[in-house]
Amino acid sequence: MIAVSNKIKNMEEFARVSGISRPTVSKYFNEPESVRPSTRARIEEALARYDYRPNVYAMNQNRRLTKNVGIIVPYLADPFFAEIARNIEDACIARGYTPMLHSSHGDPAMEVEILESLRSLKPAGVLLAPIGRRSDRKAVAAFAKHVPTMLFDSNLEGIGAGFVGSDNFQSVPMIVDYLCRTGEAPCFMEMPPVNPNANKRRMAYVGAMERLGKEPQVISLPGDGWNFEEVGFREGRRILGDGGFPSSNVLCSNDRLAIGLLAAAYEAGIKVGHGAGCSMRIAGHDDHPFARYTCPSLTTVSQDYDSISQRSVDSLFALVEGGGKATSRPEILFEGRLVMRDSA
Amino acid sequence: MIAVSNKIKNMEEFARVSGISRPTVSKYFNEPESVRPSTRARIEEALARYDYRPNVYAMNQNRRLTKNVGIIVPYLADPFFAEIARNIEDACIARGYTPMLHSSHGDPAMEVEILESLRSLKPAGVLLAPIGRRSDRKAVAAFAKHVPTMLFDSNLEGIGAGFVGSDNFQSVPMIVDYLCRTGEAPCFMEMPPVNPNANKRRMAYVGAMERLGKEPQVISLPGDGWNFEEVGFREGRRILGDGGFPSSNVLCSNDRLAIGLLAAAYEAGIKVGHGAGCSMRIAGHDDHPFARYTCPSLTTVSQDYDSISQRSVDSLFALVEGGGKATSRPEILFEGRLVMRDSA
DNA sequence: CTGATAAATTTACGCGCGTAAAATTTTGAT
DNA sequence: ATCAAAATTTTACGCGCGTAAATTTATCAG
Repeated sequence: MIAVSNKIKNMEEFARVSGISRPTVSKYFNEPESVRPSTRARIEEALARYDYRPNVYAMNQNRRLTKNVGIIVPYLADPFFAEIARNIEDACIARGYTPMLHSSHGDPAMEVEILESLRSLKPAGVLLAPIGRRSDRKAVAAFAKHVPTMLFDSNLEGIGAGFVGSDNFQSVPMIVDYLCRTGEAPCFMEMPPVNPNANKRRMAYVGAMERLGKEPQVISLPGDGWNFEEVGFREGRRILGDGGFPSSNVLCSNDRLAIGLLAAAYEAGIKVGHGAGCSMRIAGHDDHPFARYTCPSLTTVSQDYDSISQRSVDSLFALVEGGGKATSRPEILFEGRLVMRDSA
Repeated sequence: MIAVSNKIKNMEEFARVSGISRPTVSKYFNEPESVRPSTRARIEEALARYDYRPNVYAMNQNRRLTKNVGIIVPYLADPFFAEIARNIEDACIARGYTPMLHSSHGDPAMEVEILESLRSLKPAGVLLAPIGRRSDRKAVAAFAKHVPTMLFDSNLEGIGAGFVGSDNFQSVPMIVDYLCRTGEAPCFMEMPPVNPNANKRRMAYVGAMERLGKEPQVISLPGDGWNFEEVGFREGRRILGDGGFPSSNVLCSNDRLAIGLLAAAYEAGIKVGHGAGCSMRIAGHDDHPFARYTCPSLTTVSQDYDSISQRSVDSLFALVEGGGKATSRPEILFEGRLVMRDSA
């Protein structure tokens, strides 16, 4: 970019120096493909010589819809969501939209606040991973009625234009099968039921066990926060010191819980794994970014990050560019993949 | 909020229903304290009856500076940054500003892109944790000349209005002292030098060892990415299988590296800790959110998250509300605190 | 009650761009 | 070269609000 002393202050001026009329320039910025190639070339040449960017605020003031996309995750300090958010951001940028990332920090009130502040930004659409059970359903539903909203990770039945997530009824039975096949039938340590995935995974576990003719054994942990490691550690320690788990094989409803439990087992001097001398096996769910660096490395089910984020974005833009009116409400589920490591 | 059929569409209309003139209402929204209490009460009463929010875009168009604050971290999938970002967000909101969170994803080009897009948002200020060594210093410096910018976590000398971070020359000697006092003099496993902290910590280690009359032993790891766990694991495994570390006591330049090394040690069947039967000690730096759930739990130095984020925000707003012109460029360093756990 | 001062109102203009409608030019095929 | 269709230009208006200047009103001490 060649520095030029003449600062361009508005589109009028930029149109002048590029020899194109302002309305056409405006059209270019809203949709570069909508102007003749020769015109586009001239504009882009001028763009290279003078560095001009349209005023974001003036631009969006008279637009019914902006090119902004809201992304909301329940808990950004969880690397799982950080990773998904990154994927989604990239996909939005690739489509010429501006992602705006927000975290609810596990707080339903903040979730609503974010939605309200987002509403006044006139976003083209929103990708929302709801907090879940404690979400203000009415507020979210009201928002989604006005703004095209795709849910991901955690479903709120009937709300939004659709849902993209993992198929817990495929992934959980898969790892239950694996665990049963290779050892004692597992018990299930369940995360606090912050969202529907918690319940679905429990149900999937129970169903899978029954199909195998085994007795399901569910251990429900108290709490309503997102500090799963701590819950897993604290409750794991308590149970281990209190007679132990009903099975030597423990399936945790997510990896963060398993990370906590692994720490508790380690502290108790229990050797975890499927090798010789191991007295306990622990498995998780999600393939958390750190799951391969636990001790021992964590056997788990991977969620298909790429597909989930890609598909959420695709669905949203199909909706947005189709005028915002969806006929059905698709629920798209991706299958998990068994990730066999050392812990089970 | 009582629903009202009459939708308020602009400030004109809202001013009418609240019985206050539009300019005064405008003044209220920009600074509620700047209008008479009785007036404020009437406005807020109307605000409760009719739900109206000023149009963000029209609002910011004619403002030289907005109430937006940019927050940029190098790598959001690192819970350390996610936590700091959360603190900073909260502090901004508490002051009536709108935080806009961005992650460079370890990519210098994206760092610049974010800055450029931020520039057109006319933010009141920016809080930047730079990528570090690979940052485009010129671009960042140019940006910081136009927009009040506070650096945190990682310093770029001379750039921005100031820096807030940890005092590596206090924290590292502190843990070196502890390790020496309680066992063999540690060697130092160094993260890829992605930012100045890497170098400072090495220098601090060397200085501390020399003062204690010990021979410093630095192990530098290759790489320029942010996947520290992987580096720590891969290189740790290599070194352990290749004659081992020069000391049974390994100080890692950050926790994520230590997490990788712990995994490598576990895999190699090496018992880590300061207890009986342990043949190796591993310590980290930062007090990463997961450090207490490693196996064994990680002895480390905590960074003072709260103070760092609070002070960054305070400094930025002192600058912003002081007109944007700073005379000096303070470098504020907070002390670390020794967190003794089981790994060393 | 008076006067000084602070606050609110009235009036008026402009910001930078979206966008509609009509006139004009360019394009690409005949 | 001819002509219809597509793209561009001209012209013109409005969005919702910030903000300045002049005027009016409210406030409070004396």
